[in-house]
Amino acid sequence: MKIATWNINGIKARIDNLRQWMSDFQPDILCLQEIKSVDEAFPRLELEALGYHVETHGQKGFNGVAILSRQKPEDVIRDLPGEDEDEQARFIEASFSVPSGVVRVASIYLPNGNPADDPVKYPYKLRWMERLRRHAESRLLLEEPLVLAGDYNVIPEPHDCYDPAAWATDALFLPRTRAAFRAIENLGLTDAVRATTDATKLYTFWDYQAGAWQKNNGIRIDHLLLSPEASDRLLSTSIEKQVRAWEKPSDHVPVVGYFDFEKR
DNA sequence: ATGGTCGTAGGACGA
Repeated sequence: MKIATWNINGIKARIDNLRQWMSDFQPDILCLQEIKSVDEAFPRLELEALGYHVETHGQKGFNGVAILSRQKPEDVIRDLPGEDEDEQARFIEASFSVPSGVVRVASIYLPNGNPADDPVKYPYKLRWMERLRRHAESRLLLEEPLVLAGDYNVIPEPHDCYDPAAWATDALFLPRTRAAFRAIENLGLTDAVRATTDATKLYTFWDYQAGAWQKNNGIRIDHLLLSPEASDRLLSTSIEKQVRAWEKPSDHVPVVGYFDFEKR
């Protein structure tokens, strides 16, 4: 089973790229971020025509997440618990039947947090990360395969970044950001890409500006975090880097985990 | 080389 995450940076501008990649790659479950669309304007019919169920959590203009799946999802949840006043659409979660039981998958768009000295934005990012940590803690009690997939806006380690010095004061790489990410991992979650390769200079995002793609000035900020039950069934991962060279690309590329959820 | 790129929406802002 192929479970993928992709920040598409606007569904309206990316629908052709999205359909092309889905037709080529045939993901079983695809988590999207930054759909930048209200639910009513999301091109549901075009994606259903490819054979996918569509669950969205959109908002006007910014943010917005979705889960596309071959199978019909169950237990769809549309908000990260812990802050009732939060109106930003950054979280959707669903569960799916598999031969060995169930797999639960979340599509996460973690706040960017810049500028890091902003009195609102960076504290919101840290609060959101603590809410995610608590939610993950509660989900881990279920002892089920769990895949927390998305744009974390976190560069975990210096080698996940082309120039660590250039990112030293950025909200994606500050020590407090990295510590909050480790606190989530330290619950017992596995970074799927790191678990399946020793390669360095693996990136999932290249800025549109300053020829970042051409110079390979990238960062690794899109992650699949796995519960032990999901990690046990992980076979390999793929970063679909070729997609960044297509016409009208997103600044992020898909990240994929391959799993075996057949019975033992 | 002191700028530079996108997307949404239809202006200003987020990344």
